[in-house]
Amino acid sequence: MSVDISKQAIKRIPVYLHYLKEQKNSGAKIISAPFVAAALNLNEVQVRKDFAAMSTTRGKPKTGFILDELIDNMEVIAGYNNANEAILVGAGSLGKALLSYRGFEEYGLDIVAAFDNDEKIVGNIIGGKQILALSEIEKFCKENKVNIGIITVPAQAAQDVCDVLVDSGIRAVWNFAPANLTVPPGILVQNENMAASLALLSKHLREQIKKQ
Amino acid sequence: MSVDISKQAIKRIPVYLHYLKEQKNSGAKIISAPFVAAALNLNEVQVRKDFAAMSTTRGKPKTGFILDELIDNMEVIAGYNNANEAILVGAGSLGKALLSYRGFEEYGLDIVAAFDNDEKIVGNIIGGKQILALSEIEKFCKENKVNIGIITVPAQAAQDVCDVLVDSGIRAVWNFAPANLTVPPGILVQNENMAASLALLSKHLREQIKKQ
DNA sequence: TAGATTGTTAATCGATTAACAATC
DNA sequence: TAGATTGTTAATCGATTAACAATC
Repeated sequence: MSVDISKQAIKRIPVYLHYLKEQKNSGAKIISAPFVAAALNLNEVQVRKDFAAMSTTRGKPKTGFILDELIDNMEVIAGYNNANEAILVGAGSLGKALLSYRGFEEYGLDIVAAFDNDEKIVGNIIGGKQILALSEIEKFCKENKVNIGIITVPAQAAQDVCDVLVDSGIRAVWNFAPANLTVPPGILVQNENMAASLALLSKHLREQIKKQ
Repeated sequence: MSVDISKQAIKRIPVYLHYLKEQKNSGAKIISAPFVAAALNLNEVQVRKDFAAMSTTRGKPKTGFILDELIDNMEVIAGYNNANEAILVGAGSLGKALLSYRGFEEYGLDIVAAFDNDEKIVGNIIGGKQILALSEIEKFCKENKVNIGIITVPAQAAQDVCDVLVDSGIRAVWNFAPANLTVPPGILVQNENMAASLALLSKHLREQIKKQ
């Protein structure tokens, strides 16, 4: 963990963790990089480098890494154990969907409230979370030491919402809008642009169909 | 469009399109790369290169690109106009959320049915889409010429589902499970790994908090 | 010891950014 | 013409992959 870990390597952690836990349940105690690489269809050197960067202890030549230790180390890096509190802004179609999704807790994300500017839905409860007015964001964040803001508003409103979040003391933004957000240094914007994924899928399909 | 367009450039298309359409609505007819770059906070050369690669006609020095043409070209590449039919496998928490989400149509994705192995929910209708049994996937796909499969099952089941989809004639897989899928050549796997995004967010937060 | 696995340095690759000539 | 913008070639950067020595 002393070495710098690349962004791409961190993104692979959930995949590693899932497999390593599976192996642990099967009774394994030790695991080697080439073994994992073969199982996950990844390059051997990549896995070796990732493990070397993520593990607090060195691997043992000829045997590998201690499974429990590796899992612990990765969970710390990926924040699976410490719950991060988040708010969600924009309780439209996508926002509602994410509020109802029960899977984020497993990865250490806890959505504590949602906000929307539509008075008709303010006061409602979706997925057990209350919808509050946009005007209450700053007060809520400061009182509840919220660090993460999830943006699920339309693209044209995304930057304004982002600015409010930053003013409210948010340190990381998870942006689901197809918009390029500008933030001060020190604030992270993580884009989850499903439209971008669809664009790639679509381009691939068009090329595949053209080939025939 | 003659030039090869990089994956990253294609991912930027939704962001470009949103902004270009906004400009069109404001009455603009012509747009230059440096102008867009400034507005979206992107590198000028990057935008210039993207536009050059995506536009069927060349830009005019000193003026720029014809807005309508640029929008059309990008929509074709990103497949906004031709509806791609998709099925979703795994109607659990995340699957239900995506089925209820009304936003994909805008980007040319049409989820026509969902599949699950839980007999208790087979036959239900979520978001207007019927839930069918897993055993019917192949028949359904072949009869309805479905090209895209969306995987929202738990990670340990993802590869099996993927294999079924490939056998059913699917050409592109949108994978929401934190699993590394293996597919034959010619099939695209697009990972939408939200756990990966959360890992990055979490790492950033830990570093920010440590700094103080 | 022999051989598998680790760790590290070098080469490669894709994408971004810089520099600059061509054009309207 | 002068100047802004395009298109293209070269330099840089981050990440992946290859090569190889060190170690148990």
